Amino acid sequence: MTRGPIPRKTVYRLSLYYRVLQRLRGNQIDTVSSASLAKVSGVKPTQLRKDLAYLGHFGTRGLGYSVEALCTKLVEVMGTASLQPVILVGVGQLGSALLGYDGFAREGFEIVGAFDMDHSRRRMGKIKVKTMPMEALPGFVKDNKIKIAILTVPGHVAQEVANSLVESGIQAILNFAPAVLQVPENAVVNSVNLAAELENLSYFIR
Amino acid sequence: MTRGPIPRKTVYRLSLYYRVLQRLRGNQIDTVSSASLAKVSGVKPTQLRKDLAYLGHFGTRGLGYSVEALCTKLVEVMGTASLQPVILVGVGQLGSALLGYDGFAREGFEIVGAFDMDHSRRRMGKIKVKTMPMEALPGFVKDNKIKIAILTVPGHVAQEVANSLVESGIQAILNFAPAVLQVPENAVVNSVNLAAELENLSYFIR
DNA sequence: CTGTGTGAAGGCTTTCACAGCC
DNA sequence: GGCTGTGAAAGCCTTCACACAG
Repeated sequence: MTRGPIPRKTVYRLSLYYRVLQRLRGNQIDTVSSASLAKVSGVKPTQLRKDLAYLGHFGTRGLGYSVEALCTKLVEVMGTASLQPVILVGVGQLGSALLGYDGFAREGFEIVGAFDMDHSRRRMGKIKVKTMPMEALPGFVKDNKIKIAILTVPGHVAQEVANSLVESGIQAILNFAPAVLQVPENAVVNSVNLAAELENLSYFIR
Repeated sequence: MTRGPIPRKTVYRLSLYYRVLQRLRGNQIDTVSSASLAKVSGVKPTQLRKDLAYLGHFGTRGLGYSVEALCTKLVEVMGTASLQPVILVGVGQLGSALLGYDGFAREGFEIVGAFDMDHSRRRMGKIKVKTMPMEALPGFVKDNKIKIAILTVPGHVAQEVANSLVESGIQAILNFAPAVLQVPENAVVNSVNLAAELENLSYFIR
């Protein structure tokens, strides 16, 4: 059996499986085969089994996987068990958009604070998240033990802001700025570049 | 030289290089080496050269690449030369957020129409994009020859909506719904799952 | 006989090493 | 000498084939 660090791509798929499993659990289904779980997840059955094998021996041969047991294990491994508090930095167009988005909360991530340099952006109408000045960030991160930040600042200041985030104790950054961030070993960055995604698509249409 | 279809990952990086090159061009820099361009793009020089080699022989040995020539070629290959019209389907939290986001326009993609089933969502305050009922979609797509759609509907209707999009003539979908979309060969899907990105990060922080 | 677990094979990307051109 | 272009090597991920458990 293959133990050791789970590959990044596998981790992505694990959260995918988890989402599907939750639906199954809601429907009182308590056993699922790799074939059917793979189908709704959009992957090959063998790949699913390989992925799940990273978690240990969870399947029953001739039967399938216990939905309940798998869910429990996935929560444990993925660390979603505890509601992760998150901060958002950069309350511009996209930033305030994401503040209003409830999809994060549905998956167990609560945006507990928002920060922006620009004073005029701090009072957001109906948004219940407090928008604070940047100077308050380090203290807030330390006091609330925040580990994850969503970065929605303009590209030309992204690196600079990322540096201060890491310095303040942030360990993971979900970056929406169109910039390549350099961070030390002890921090992780996932970048989402919306315009690049569209550009990519436009290449594949003839 | 390696010709033939450019790998998906390479295409992603090409748009990245393009963005960097535009900055350089703005600064009147007309020649750049693979080493320096790679550094600011966050990739290895060899990889950059391999990527650019897909475009043909563009570098001058001992000197580097012509910023101008590369930009021109990239625009040609990536198909960003012509402003691509895009529609957005699903004007909920995230959807209306993206309508207000100006990052797409900056990269040459204009959201020319928005669609939603729910009547109450159709009048968006300051947004200048018309929000139309779903029934108007097929006609709109055909009349305006739209090829790309941004999908921001709830997960449980995503597949259904995607089907009708493809049927209407949409060739590429940027999917934000937490669902795995099945589309025919003649269509492409890029999925962005914001919650999954956070989940992924939370795994990598100890 | 059904369906998992897994070593081995295959395919795709990245990196290396160096030949070739300015 | 500097820097690109590229075959070969390495690494990573996916798929196959099949042993094995229930």
